[in-house]
Amino acid sequence: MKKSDLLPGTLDMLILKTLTRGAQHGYGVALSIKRLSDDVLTVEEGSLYPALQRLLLQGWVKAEWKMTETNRRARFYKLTAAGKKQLGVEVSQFEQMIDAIGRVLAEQS
Amino acid sequence: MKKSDLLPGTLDMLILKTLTRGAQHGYGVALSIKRLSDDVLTVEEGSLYPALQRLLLQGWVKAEWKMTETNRRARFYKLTAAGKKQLGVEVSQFEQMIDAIGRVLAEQS
DNA sequence: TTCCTATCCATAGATAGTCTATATATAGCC
DNA sequence: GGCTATATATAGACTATCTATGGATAGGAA
Repeated sequence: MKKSDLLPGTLDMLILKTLTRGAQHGYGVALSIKRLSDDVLTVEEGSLYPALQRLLLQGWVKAEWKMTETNRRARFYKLTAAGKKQLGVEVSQFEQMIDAIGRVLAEQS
Repeated sequence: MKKSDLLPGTLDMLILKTLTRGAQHGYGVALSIKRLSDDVLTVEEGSLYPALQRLLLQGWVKAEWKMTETNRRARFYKLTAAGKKQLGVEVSQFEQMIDAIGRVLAEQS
């Protein structure tokens, strides 16, 4: 009965999108998504870090250890050219699906 | 790399919605979703029947064996009052999520 | 008559993507 | 010194999907 904190299958897209505004560390990405969505979408650590590993593995992001403004070590993720392209693909597929679902839901009962 | 035929987490909602137009058998539900979505959404048998079992178990649909117009035995699923209510809940949660994702995607990069 | 296709139900097993829970570490504040 | 927020990461469970089957039958084609 438990509902997911986000719509499955959309996390990679949300992360990639967040990174278009510049490199960020994982924790920052999670905060950004939470804030931009007005607290509707929450990314748990157990979802976030595996997702970042996936993105690294596909070459859609690059990672680099740096210090944050708060003087902590953190791993900053940066969107690659391939990642930018992938984001476009995912967004357009997502929109196509949403439109299709909208058509089904719009039917008169 | 393989993309899902539908957005995970939306199947139950789509089935319930389809049944608001009257009782249907599983195969008919799958065809309806495919047709209404202009072939964008495809429900595989391996997703459909487990989903119908779930819905039965929750009491959101009832099942009854009948004959189709094509003279075959088929199991017709009918939305219950609880199912109708559940559909409302799922649709509103879904729309909330879509809006939230939209806000994230709308951000200037 | 026989074969083929579309219609119909259903399950097993693999896979993917979440979540929960936990572990570790540190900066800065009280 | 302890607490909170910041930060990374993994193990294990769980859910929901897909792939791949298997079986049955009606009706039309060959």
